[in-house]
Amino acid sequence: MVTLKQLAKELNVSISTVSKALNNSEEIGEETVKRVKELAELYNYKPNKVALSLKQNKTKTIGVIIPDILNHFLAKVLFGVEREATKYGYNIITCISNESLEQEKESLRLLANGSVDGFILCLAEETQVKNEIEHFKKTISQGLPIVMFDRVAHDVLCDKVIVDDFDATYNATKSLLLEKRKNIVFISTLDGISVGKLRERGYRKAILETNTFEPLVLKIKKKDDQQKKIMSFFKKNTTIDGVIAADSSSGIIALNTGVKLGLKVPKNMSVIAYASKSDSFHTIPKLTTIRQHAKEIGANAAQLLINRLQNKSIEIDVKTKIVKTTLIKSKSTL
Amino acid sequence: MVTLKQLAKELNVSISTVSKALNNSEEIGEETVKRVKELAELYNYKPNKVALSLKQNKTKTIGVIIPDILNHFLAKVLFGVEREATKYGYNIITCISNESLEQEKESLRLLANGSVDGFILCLAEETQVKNEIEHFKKTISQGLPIVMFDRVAHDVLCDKVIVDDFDATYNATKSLLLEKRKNIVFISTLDGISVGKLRERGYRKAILETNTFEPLVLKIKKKDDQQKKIMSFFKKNTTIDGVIAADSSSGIIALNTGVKLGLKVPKNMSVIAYASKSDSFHTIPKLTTIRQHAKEIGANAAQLLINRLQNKSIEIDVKTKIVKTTLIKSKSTL
DNA sequence: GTGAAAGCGCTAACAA
DNA sequence: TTGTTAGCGCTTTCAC
Repeated sequence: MVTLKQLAKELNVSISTVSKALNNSEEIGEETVKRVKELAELYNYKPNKVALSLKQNKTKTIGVIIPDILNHFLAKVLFGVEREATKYGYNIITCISNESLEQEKESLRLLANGSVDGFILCLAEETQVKNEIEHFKKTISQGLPIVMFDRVAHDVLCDKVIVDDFDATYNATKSLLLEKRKNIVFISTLDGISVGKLRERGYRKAILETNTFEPLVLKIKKKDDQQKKIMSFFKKNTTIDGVIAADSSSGIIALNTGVKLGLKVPKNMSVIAYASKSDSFHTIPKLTTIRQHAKEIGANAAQLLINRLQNKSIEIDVKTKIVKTTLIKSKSTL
Repeated sequence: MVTLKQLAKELNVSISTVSKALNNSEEIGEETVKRVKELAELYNYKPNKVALSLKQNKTKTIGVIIPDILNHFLAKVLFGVEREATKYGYNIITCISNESLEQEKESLRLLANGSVDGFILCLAEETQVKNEIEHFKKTISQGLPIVMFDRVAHDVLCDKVIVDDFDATYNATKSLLLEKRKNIVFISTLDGISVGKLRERGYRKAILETNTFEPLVLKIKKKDDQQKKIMSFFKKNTTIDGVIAADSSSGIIALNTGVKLGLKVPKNMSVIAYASKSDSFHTIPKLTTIRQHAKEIGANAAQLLINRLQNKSIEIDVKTKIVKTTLIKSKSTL
């Protein structure tokens, strides 16, 4: 990479003259500016990012820590963050915590050495289970702002972007009840994490309000064979006529299993799942989905962080933004 | 963040003494080392990454440019890269080209300012269609090594990690022929990119060798309704008894559509798709898949790059690593 | 209109 | 054993 020094030497001027010329300073003579710019162009000069970061004490880089990149929702949020950040000239350093508290701490620690100006993150499952938050507080007290999304720690004072999990699941369940469904099951693989609990509660509230049947919950562990679990559950519970799935995989498999067992969907059984558009194509009939607008969540998180980074005025108040889900009716419901 | 300067001041020693003490230099007295380390611990001192990067002229950061983070295969590769890079103390800056040549160029340009030590990338579709490679050559000539994976530009001299697409598809097709399938269709959404073409060729070769029926190819565009396309294709071609899908979505939808139309899978029709394990659960019966070992591809790419970065000896020879796919037989084939 | 010098945080050669 | 100095690439203040 060419440096100012090299340009200066070749042009027989000082480094500061070159710097000023390239930054369109008024001080420098027209002729000089022209000469400098031409040579810079020729050598494809670009200001060294690292030097700038050191000088200005900011990196224009955001650390993003997510529990699992293979989770479609989280990948989509990352996409939203990246796109929004790029707009404002920020880069993204991505770390994957693998749902592990230790890795989450380590990533935070490693990047809190001047590598990034702030963090956007989604809590690891283990972090939520153990309810550890000290590492977040420490990071923030070091002057690195954090924005949490989806799975957040309410006891940490920072900006947050969340989903209306409770309401959305409540409303989805209600909509099945309106279809006169009499035996709706809630299927979930998200037992450990906050959003999973919220979704279950939303479901339970809707069911309990009807006063006609008891909540019925099927929890599936990561290591289980999801297909077998759901199949044997359906065989045991033959009167199931509705499914609320907390994750896309459960929804897709539940629908396919119902069809396999001879149920007509949505005539005999309705299915609603938290899932994305592309997931909804993986069943016939197409899946009715609760969309979380992951890209928007990412974009919002990025905006909140960048705002905080660029606001010189010390804003003390933290914001929590709720990105509302949308129930997209398709062919798996009446 | 605390700096050496602040520690030095508080300890009444010079900056270099502090630096040496923290780096376990033999030069410094035991007592001093102890005092320094204690204070550093107390203040949670961490060497400023940016300053180190500037000093050592390397960032220990890798730029990763991928066309689409929502593509499960690419996300998984990114995961592999991240994990391997982390092992060696490297960070990952992720850029998403959105299959656009312009964005790919821009990302390369933006990071080639000292932000990263090298690149790992997968070509955007547009880049492959237009066959542009100048930006890669320029980057390499600036001293930034590139490792390409999956979709690569053969005319660029750099390390590469690829998949045995041609052979894998040829073999998969062969295996359906061994099942005495008489009318096998190749379904793909990957028309523009190199791997899509390779897969189609592998299929064609296997079919043409049999000399019993003509290759039959269904190409689906991004904007098409994949379900409708496949459904109407199946209705028109009622003798289809085998499917080779170049992508997971096509495979899943083809299988589900076959079942919907009353075909027994695998009795009346076999399906094989390029897909991951989790995809294979989205059909009943479970999908037979060609696994690409995406994580390994990522890990290999990271290794190749880090090797090159750390090898002081100017290695001129470039390597191309082929990560072989595996055909995982499941219930959608005989 | 141009240049010298300081400083961002750090390391390392050299001096004391 | 400890300190001084230079330098990584850049911006910016202050002299000329």
